[in-house]
Amino acid sequence: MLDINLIRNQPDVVRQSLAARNEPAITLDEIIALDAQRRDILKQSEQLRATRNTVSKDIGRMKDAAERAAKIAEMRAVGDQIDALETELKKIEAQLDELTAKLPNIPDPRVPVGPDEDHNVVLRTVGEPRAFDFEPKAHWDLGPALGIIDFERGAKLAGSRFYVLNGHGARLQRALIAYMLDLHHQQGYREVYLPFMVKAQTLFAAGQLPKFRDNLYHDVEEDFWMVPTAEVPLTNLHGDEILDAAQLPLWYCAYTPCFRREKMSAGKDVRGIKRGHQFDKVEMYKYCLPEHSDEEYHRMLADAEAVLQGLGLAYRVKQLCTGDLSFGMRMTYDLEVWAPGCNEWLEVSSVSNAGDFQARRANIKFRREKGAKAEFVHTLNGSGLALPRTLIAVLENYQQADGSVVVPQPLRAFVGADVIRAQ
RNA sequence: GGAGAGAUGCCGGAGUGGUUGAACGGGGCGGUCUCGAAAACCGUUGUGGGGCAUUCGCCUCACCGUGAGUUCGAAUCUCACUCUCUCCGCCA
Repeated sequence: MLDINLIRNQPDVVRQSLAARNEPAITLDEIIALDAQRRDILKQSEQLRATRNTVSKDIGRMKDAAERAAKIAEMRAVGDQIDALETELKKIEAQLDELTAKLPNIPDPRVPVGPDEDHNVVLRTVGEPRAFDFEPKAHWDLGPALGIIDFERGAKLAGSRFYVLNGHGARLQRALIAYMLDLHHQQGYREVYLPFMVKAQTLFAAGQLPKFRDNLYHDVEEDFWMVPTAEVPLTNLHGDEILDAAQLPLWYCAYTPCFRREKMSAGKDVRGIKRGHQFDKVEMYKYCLPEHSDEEYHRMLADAEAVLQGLGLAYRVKQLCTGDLSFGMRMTYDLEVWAPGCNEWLEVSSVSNAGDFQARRANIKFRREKGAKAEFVHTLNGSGLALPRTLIAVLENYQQADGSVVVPQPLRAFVGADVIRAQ
């Protein structure tokens, strides 16, 4: 959510942001007009209320019955006027909320301007993609051959975009989750276990609703929504709270499954385990002071990179341009890991700074000292990392000519094997 | 799933239609006292919106779980919902 004062006082800043984000369809004129109307009506209705409050108190003290009856009749009329204004006000506020809820966050000035993902900028590549002396296989061949990924049975159970991980495949994924959580714990993040289903308000506060409604699974009977990322419950963990400045920053990490309908990606990436309706992810999340958010943000990026470095995987850091930036974020770095079998860079992490955008929606504030005015915190989130794609990278990068897969050193204790062979 | 009880400010807890934004106690903060501290005493202590001033600030409206309603006037009455607790049932 943007500050209405920003829209009111510096509409050009917002207009520039919309242009940079390639959102020419959204305009501010209606919002600005509604905002003016709202304040006008509010003023009228408050004046009437003030009158009614004073007179009502007088009525309570009145002895003269005739005078009393006259005042009551008078105030009844005032009450009717207030009701009429209130009805009008609610209508306007509903329209205003609907429109402002659709305004995306303002990009950080350092974000390169560009209309779409083709204008993202690769900042650096870390590590050398492994050179193979044989033709590396894609995981969709490697996995079934090893008996660790079962696409047929996944489809039998749940349909397309589902799969079963078997034996060492399941163990390898669990090893990755445990390794990531342990690493983040060492880095200083507090691990939390979260609800995987949440209320609509929780999704709204994280910026998923109303915009991404079509990408979410929803239980109509109980009105539960399946989380598309742990970022959603993590954002609301401190929703409607005023924190002490001394408590900040708060660093959290969590493992959750993520559920996505992938309506927007119909027909895309159907092969393999790259894009499923259900996938696992370890997420990092921070609440911090506004003046520290940039520093905390880059530290989080380093923490996500450490996961890939620990696994010995080559990756690159990409900065998203304004047009590819997601709705609620000011700045985003993607981490992409090299997958030699698929022959592409796979996005395994998105590290973003939301500024105070999510904090406004979720109403998360802090106070610098006793009696000081409450201010909005900044929130940061980053995957650390998305599981199926990291699993792909491990399988494809650590494969050997005979089709077996060497287990990276830090995962061996969890997997209980040094090499995964056909089972 | 059934029966009952409850939801008030940082916390505990009063308040059943009018001068209550809210008694009282605790905690916090400021002060007096003190070499310092404790005790005692005094003061203070919510959020959001709008307007004026834009330098301390001032005025006003709303908020006592949430949403509707009754009323000149609601924390207080009515209805619905949510959550918490207790007991019973069921269950991994």
